[in-house]
Amino acid sequence: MIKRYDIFEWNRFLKPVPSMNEYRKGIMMRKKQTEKVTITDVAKAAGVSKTTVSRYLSGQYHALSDRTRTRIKAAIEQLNYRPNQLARGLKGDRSYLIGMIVADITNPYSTAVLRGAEDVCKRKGYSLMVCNTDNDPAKEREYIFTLQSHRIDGLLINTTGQNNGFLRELANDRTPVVLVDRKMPELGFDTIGLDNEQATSELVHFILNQGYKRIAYITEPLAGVSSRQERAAAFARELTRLGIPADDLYEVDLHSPESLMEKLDHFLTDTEGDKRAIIAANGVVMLKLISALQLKGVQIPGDVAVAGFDDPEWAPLIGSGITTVAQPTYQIGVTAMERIFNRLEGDTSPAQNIHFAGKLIVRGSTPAVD
Amino acid sequence: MIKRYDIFEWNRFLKPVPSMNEYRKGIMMRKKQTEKVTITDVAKAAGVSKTTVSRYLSGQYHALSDRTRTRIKAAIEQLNYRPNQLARGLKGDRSYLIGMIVADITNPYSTAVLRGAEDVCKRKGYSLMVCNTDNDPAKEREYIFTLQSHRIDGLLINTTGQNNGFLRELANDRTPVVLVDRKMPELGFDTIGLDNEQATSELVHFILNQGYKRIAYITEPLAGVSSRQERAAAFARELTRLGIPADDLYEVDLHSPESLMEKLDHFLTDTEGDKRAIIAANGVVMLKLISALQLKGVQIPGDVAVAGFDDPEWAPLIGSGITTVAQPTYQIGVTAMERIFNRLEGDTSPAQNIHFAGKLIVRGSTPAVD
DNA sequence: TTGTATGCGTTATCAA
DNA sequence: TTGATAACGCATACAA
Repeated sequence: MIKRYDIFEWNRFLKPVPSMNEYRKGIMMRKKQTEKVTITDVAKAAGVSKTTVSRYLSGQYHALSDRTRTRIKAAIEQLNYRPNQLARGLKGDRSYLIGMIVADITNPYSTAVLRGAEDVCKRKGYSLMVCNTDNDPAKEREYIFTLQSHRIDGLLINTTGQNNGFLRELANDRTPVVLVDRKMPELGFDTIGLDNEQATSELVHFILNQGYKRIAYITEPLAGVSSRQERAAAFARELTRLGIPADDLYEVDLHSPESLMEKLDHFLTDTEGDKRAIIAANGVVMLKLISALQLKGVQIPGDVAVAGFDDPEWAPLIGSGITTVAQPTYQIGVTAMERIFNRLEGDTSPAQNIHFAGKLIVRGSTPAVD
Repeated sequence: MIKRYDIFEWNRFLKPVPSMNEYRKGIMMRKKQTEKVTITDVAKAAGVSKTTVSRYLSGQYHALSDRTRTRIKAAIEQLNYRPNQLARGLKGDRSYLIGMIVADITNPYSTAVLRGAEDVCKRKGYSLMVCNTDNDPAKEREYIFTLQSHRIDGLLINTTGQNNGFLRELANDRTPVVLVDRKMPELGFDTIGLDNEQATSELVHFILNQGYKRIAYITEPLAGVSSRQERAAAFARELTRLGIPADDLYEVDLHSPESLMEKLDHFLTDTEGDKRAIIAANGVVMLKLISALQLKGVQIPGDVAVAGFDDPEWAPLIGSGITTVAQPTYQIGVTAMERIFNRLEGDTSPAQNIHFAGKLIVRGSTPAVD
């Protein structure tokens, strides 16, 4: 069942009609433009029919004489012809466009994935439409609409999890959807991300082995985001298994700095004098955490050890380096996009859930203590 | 005159024809898809003509009775209709797509600009096609082609400067082009970026005032990139003006780490015992620089002061913070995109060259020395 | 190996 | 206030 949104004006997603004045100007400008060259012009110049040119364009060389082929090629170059993807798409029901919806484009994780995804697209002759939602379900919804309007052939999404109805509708249509980092089992989509279970266990074990007795885990709100939940759960499980209470799991809202400060104060006073460590659930949290600790004058690792997920480029530079679990972000982007093309090429196998192993990178922020 | 590329196969930029096998599968899959709903379906459901629905879609409410309007709205929602932008674009010669070509999407500068650009696009009902060139002119060229094929309505580009012919052709057609960070006066395009002159002077002055006697400037290769050239020139000019030889301007290739190490060794031994500072020409160079200094065991600011451009999120966290000149990156993205829409709406004034002032942010890496 | 004719979904023109 | 129809540029079925 698709949720309805009453306040919904459909043309919010369409270009508004320009004022009459602008409109006229627009027309005038457009008249001035160099005559658009179409397949007909090429056909004329090459002395063949449109059909023949079309065959050339789609690489059906086996059906073309060498002479025709060279003449068409020459005509195309001479006229500076560019096939109109709008027309091709309309006719063939393919836009050669892939949508990518990310929660936060300024997060290095997202750009690294984007880079991998883009490389695959390029190889396949597709292009990426990139949308940034700021984790806002309303924005996400609007972007899904827009992308649908553009008839994207596939969608890579780092979803807020609040628009499952719309995503399902997309998929019903024809469009492969791949979830990045965040699972939604009920949607039955392919999913790509870190093996949070393994990565977290490994990190927690390492820290315990280094001799730390109290570990805090700081994460953004868990609600609705599977990767956060998986990491937090693995953290709690590992501690519990070893008989250590997993009390120090803190959810913080990064938009209100006090939130972090509060939790931090609590943990630091509570563990005064203990061998203690803090794990940040991702690169952004880690940045805020280190910033907060510096503000307080807390020494890393003297007063508290620190480790985190993602391996931002600056991790080696802070103090004697921050211990992290790195994700193969580029590879995640590549694999996600490959899933899309597999689906596009007819793969109808059940949804895959692809996990990549994280890699523990030990640096100075988590020295052994006795 | 447009340069020709002989090895040029046009369908490199088109989706290759799938094998016959894949093709059949594709067809079969497509048949399975939920019947696409078109404007005709909506018209039928609402009991009006396509024309009337089209009027509704483009917001020409003044030409619609209230009754018709509500019926159409209901039909659209009920059928889950999405206007086909491919068809709209083909008909109206507008794709509602803006291209954005960046040299390096993993550079935080690029994503910040992207974010600004995207916000404006969204407001206007446009979407962004994002392309990453890795500073490779060939890739850039291919992307320009692809974007042209998709009939983008505008282009934001951080150009390699090697494809001026192609860019000019784009502009000849009809498409507003705005250059970000890198100028190409001969192209006559609108240009947005930092006021490199002011920003650099301010930084250099500050460092000299702090008492440093020798200043090195480390930049990526200057050739063809105006922003690098402007900063380097301002650096040299400021020193010269004060009677200090500007010998220590180093161009390094970030792809070969030895390149940086070498220059660094040279400068550090040459200035042994002096009050000295190093300026990094952008955020990426700064990262590599700090990394190299740490590797050498050189203390910041004990052995050498450090400052740089861009203000990456990690700048406050390294040691007692790195002094930088921040750029209003988000604002740059917004302004660039606004230029595009102004042009689209008929502005035919001469090309504008918009400079934003940089903001010096003083931190611990450049303490006063006597 | 090549060409003719039709239609993809939409908007614009013209008429009512 | 509404509708019939043509056209946008291309790919395909079918014919030759």
